[in-house]
Amino acid sequence: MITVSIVEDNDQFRNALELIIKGQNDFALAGSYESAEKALQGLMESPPDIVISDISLPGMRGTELIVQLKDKMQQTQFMVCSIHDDNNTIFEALKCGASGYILKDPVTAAEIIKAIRDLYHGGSPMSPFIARQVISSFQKPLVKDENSLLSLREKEVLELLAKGLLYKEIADQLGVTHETVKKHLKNIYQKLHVQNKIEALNKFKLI
Amino acid sequence: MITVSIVEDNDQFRNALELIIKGQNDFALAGSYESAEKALQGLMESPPDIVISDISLPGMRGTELIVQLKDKMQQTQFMVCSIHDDNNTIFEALKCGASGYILKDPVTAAEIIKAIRDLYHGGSPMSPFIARQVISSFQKPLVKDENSLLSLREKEVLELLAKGLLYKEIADQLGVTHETVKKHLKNIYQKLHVQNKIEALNKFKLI
DNA sequence: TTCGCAATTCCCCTTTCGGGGAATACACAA
DNA sequence: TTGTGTATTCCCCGAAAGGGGAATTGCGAA
Repeated sequence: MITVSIVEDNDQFRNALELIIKGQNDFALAGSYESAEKALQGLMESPPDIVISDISLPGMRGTELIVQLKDKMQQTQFMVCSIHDDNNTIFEALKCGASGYILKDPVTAAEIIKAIRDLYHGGSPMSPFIARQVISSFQKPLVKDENSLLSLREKEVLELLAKGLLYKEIADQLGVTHETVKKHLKNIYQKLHVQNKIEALNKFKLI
Repeated sequence: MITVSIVEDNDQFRNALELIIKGQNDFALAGSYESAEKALQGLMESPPDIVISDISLPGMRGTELIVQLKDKMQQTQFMVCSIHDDNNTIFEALKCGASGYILKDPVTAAEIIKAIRDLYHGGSPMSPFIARQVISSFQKPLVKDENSLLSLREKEVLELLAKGLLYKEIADQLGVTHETVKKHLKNIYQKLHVQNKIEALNKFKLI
């Protein structure tokens, strides 16, 4: 039996979710709340296996709810169901501890049911578009801009810099003097329009 | 019509994949190779929509193949099909440009077919376990170690440091003097056993 | 071949960092 | 109450980093 709770302010969608849960023999509706505040107390009393939560709620956001409950309810898994498909919202949810993220817009009852089962069995259900955004975040976006902008040697220097090495340590590894490393960094900063190591690494998506 | 090519050294598995592709009316087998080297030339001549590639191949690895072809074949999408479920292999594949990652071990023909369709329509098919690993990588693993180790104020300082700000800029944002910021950093370095900003940020997995 | 560029080394200088210690205030716990 | 820990400010000092310029070598392109 998989126990599921719902946090969703839209009455229609919440009711629809309830019906979907109730429609499965091996699912049990543990609770249903229209705000994070109400969910906060209800969920703690009887932690379900799965919490399906909206993000944009009146008052406390769904992500904040997850953050507050995550460490107190180790066995409960959180899945976001939202209309937002922008990267900020997606990664905010994931960083806050969501183990799944499905988009409301094109979602069917069957997908909800499969997502719950996936989650319960250690998967991380995501809408196809969400999955692509997540995967894309690993690809380095330096296809031709900074990639061809920096020379091979300069990229080597950046890689070592990302490890936290000092100039002279980088110099030793490359077999040059620390002055050379410094010069490379000077050029890198000019090319990337930055002033220090951390900005450069941020720009180049290393670290 | 979705054109698919296969790179797989295991004869049985490659043959099985071929049969799966050929079994769908809207799929077309564009090519089938038992090594990355052979695929390299074949794929360039007629880029398919989808390439399903193993990672561990005799000679060149599948990830290296993807890296070499990725920017030359913008319209082609790469999906990894591997037995490896360790994080190193997973994230190596994603960083190299794979848009999907499914595990061989428990995989069915239906899942392969769905994965190809998902990929073609802008999704990123992943085996449930892979999806969970990917999602987990966003969760901060600092549950109690560094998390309770550093005070709230120290974490604030680190967050701002991660943006590449100078001590005095951090000080302005926090409404304190740069000496205070410096002191916080000194304590942070002691606690994390590091010597400089980049090492601290690496340790704390910010940026 | 000549030019440009990448890579290299060196000089100058100022600012920023990192590490040592010391002190105050304040909250929270033993 | 007395300590303990956090947050805050200040001192000194040396190392590291950043920015300016100048120079040499070598390699590949015009």
